[in-house]
Amino acid sequence: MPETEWERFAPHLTAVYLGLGDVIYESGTEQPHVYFPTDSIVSLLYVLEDGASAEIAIVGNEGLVGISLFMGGGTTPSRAVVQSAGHAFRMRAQFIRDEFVLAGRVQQLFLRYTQALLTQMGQTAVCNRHHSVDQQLCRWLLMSLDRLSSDELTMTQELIANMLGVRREGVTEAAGKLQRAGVIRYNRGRIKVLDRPRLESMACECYEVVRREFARLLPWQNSQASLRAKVVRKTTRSPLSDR
Amino acid sequence: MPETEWERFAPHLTAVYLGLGDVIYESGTEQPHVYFPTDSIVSLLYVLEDGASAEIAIVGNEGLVGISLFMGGGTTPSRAVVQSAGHAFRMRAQFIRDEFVLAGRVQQLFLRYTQALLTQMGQTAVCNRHHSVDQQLCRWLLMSLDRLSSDELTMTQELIANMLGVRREGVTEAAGKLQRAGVIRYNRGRIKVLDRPRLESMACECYEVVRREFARLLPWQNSQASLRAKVVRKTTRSPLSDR
DNA sequence: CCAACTCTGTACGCTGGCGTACGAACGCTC
DNA sequence: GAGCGTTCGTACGCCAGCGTACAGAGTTGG
Repeated sequence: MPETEWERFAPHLTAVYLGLGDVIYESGTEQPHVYFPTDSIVSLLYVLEDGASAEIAIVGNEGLVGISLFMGGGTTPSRAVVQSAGHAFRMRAQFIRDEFVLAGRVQQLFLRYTQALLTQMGQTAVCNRHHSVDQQLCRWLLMSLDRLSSDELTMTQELIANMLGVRREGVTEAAGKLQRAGVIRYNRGRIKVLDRPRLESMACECYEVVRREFARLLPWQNSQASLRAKVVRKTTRSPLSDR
Repeated sequence: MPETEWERFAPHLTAVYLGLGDVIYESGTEQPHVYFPTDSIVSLLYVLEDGASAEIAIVGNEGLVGISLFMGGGTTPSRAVVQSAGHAFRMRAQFIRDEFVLAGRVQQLFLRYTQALLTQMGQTAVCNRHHSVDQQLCRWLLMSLDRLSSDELTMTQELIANMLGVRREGVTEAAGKLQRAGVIRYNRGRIKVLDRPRLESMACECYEVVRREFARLLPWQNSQASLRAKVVRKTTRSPLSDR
């Protein structure tokens, strides 16, 4: 993000802590803030009438939660849930809206991210249709890891099943295969990836398609992520505000 | 669309004919035009490496094809194919980009549509995960009909199968059930809906969710559609330009 | 008018994932 | 260190949808 733009934005950011399972947006309700995860992950998931659910997108430090607030819709039919606890910055939606009135580079950034998100959703749809639970678990793990920039994540199989929209037992089996193959180590909600190249080769093409598209649309990601990380280090020492 | 905006736009629109199966955008290639279907339907579909494919969104007279041209990405990993032959207006992408530089009401319209499209994609993902071919066929028929404002459409089961990402035989069976129930009549690529309320009741919730969201985000749709229809009537008499 | 082609219907075995049920292992609390 | 709740592993019957194959019905073209 350009230095000058950043200076205008930074003062309006507030650091908040997002706990596992926290609901950031409920389906159909308008929220006053837009969130920029730093070391947290937020899942956009849709909940069916019968309670079944499926994740339609993942948002980490590459993006933001609350597109509808500046896209003009105000709300979405989906719910945003914290998938991995951590920190985020938030900003009053009104500030973003004002930014949109004066079109500029920030807006361009947001729109590009939106397209990346669009790609992710579309690919999720394709993946749900054509690929096995095994492949989807690999894809999901990789996407989550990318957003944590780590080789470990905390997540019960039950939750993963909710995200993928499959049975918990299905995840157990798929994870068991990966474990026996020495690709991951699973232990009561703690997953450690031992052989990432192998994991990538076992995932379906969907992961790579989305990854490449994000890289293309958001090429500043690396510096951006490290920038956010720097700010985090400064702010998380101070008492964390409410969420 | 506001009268004043429309006057600025109208001169830049060119009427074109879109033939069944025409590829408007190929995955990864940048196109010089944005398309506004009038009585045609365009499917956004993703083609897997093994050739299998699935539709991730439908675009008719409620929207436009070529979001990436103004979102900033330029290209998408998906392909746009004409699902139902008909007419459309097109506009040079550069004109749209210039519009985006001066933020305004037109931009707001586009962004709103984008959010609606986002919803459609997400819902497609959910539907692929949780609902039966029977239900999905109903949803698909309804969405297509809405975009044609007709009770009949021309589409072989083979093509529908491609769109839904299922086997042709699966569509045959599902359509057979609907036919025996007296909901539709199917005859060599010509589908006529006899009992729409029934069809709606047999579809999954996904149809209604997307419909409502489009209605909420694009409330001017009705007048907009009829406006386009009026222009179509004027222009289609004249020799149609190339596509 | 016949041939070739397209579209639709039906059948059959197979498998991935579902629903359900139960037990074992782990970790936290008192 | 005993008990309890959470998490994970496994097993079994079931079914939707897949892959494959083939046949009838309609359409088009020579």
